[in-house]
Amino acid sequence: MVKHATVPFMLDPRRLRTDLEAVKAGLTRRGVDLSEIDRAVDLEARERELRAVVEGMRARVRSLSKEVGQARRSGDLAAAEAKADQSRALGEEERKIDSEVTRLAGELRDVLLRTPNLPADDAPDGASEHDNVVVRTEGYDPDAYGDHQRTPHWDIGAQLGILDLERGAKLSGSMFPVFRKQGATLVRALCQLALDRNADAYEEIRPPSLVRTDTMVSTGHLPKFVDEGYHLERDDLWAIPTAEVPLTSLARDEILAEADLPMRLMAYTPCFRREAGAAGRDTRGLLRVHEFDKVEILAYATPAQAAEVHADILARAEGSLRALGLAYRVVDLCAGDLGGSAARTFDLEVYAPGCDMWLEASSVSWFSDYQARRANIRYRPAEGSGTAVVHTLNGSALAVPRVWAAVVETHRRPDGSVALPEALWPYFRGARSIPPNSAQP
RNA sequence: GGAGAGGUGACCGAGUGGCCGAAGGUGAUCGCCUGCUAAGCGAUUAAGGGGUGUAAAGCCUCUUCGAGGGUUCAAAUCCCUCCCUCUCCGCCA
Repeated sequence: MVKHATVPFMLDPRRLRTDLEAVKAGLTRRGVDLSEIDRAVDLEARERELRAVVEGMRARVRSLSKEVGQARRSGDLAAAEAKADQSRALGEEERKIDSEVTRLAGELRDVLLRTPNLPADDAPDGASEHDNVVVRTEGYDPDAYGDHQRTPHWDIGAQLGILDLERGAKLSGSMFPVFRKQGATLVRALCQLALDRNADAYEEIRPPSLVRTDTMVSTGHLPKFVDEGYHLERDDLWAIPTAEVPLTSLARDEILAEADLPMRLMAYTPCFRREAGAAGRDTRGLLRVHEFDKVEILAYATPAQAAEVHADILARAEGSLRALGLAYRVVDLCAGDLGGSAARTFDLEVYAPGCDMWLEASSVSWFSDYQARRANIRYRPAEGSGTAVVHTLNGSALAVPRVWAAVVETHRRPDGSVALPEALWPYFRGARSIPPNSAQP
């Protein structure tokens, strides 16, 4: 008898029946091909129809089996044998239809697993990053930067001996930076700052950096981004691309109490990304690296709480950049540029005057119930009965490399030294700047 | 890594082929009773899918006793694989 495991859908398959127009409208805004959805609708209907048939047969098999037992206990072996034969025949037929149901369910799952989340109604329209909307810009005055601030961080890093890209390449290949001296301290200080700033509301977690395949699936990083992930063949483990992965799975298959929501978590972890499609593009210095440190903040919330939590995470991510004296802008991602799991995302782009670029430093996303449905995270509403799927939200409180770059470029002084923003002083053992001429061979 | 023992409902724990979605207990909720408290009595107490129902309730039905697969008319119970926990040994930051 084949069992039907609950499959991790993202879109509620019921919406294919009850809310198809909205599903199609949302996916159209993303620029997704709708033929797959039509197929899913068809698969869902056929599967449900056949499943009813199978379940009816199975009910009959079960009751016949019970009758076999009763007949044997009462000593009527002939009747028992007859019932057993009947049940066996029906069971064989049931198995045939059931394998068809299993096949349909698998196909449906494949389609839905690859279908992205619906964009939020208030996410801007648009097809690509060019249609993203800059909501506001903070602390940016293009005329306020001096010549001394126009040195890119890879040059500063080499001059001061705080960033050693060559040796990083020797150890691990390109895009694996080595930080040295105050450069290394700065990495740690930035993370410590982010953790300290958010400890008032977020529980600190130190999760594993290697996770199982199903953990990657529940956040939507697999199967779509197989090529982006570092995979340890021998143990079948994946190096996390972000702490979002373990933090989202922390409550996997659990039912939370509404009183515990929103549940706010943060974690400082290394992040590993193969950046397979990005070879040669914006990869100088720390613009794009394979391994970096990041403090991620994440929350499980009720649908009603989600908007407020989203705003809180955004405000916190902004707060850290402001505390570091950096210029940044907030970008509202359009429907066509949204990540597959997200319903609404604000990117924080920090201005790096040395390379004169806006660097994506944080992505603050609301996933509605997409991830939670895949990860099977529910809550029990205080009012009423049953369970409901939670909403997940997250954002980088601080991602090191690009912020590191923006800090050293923004705070570079005419003599080549780098002034440390006051917020970092507690983490630098009394130092208030990174001195010039400190390069080592 | 080696040897052994286990994984059952919110928790503890019984259950070696049918009468078991699962005894008993604890906890929780509701009610009764007791002038307070303690005790006592009774009832309820998993999740999910499908169907029926205007809806709620209810009713029918399927799935789930760590996960997956197998044997059987019938599996919590038998077999296989995997995961996890505990004990002992080994190794080790």
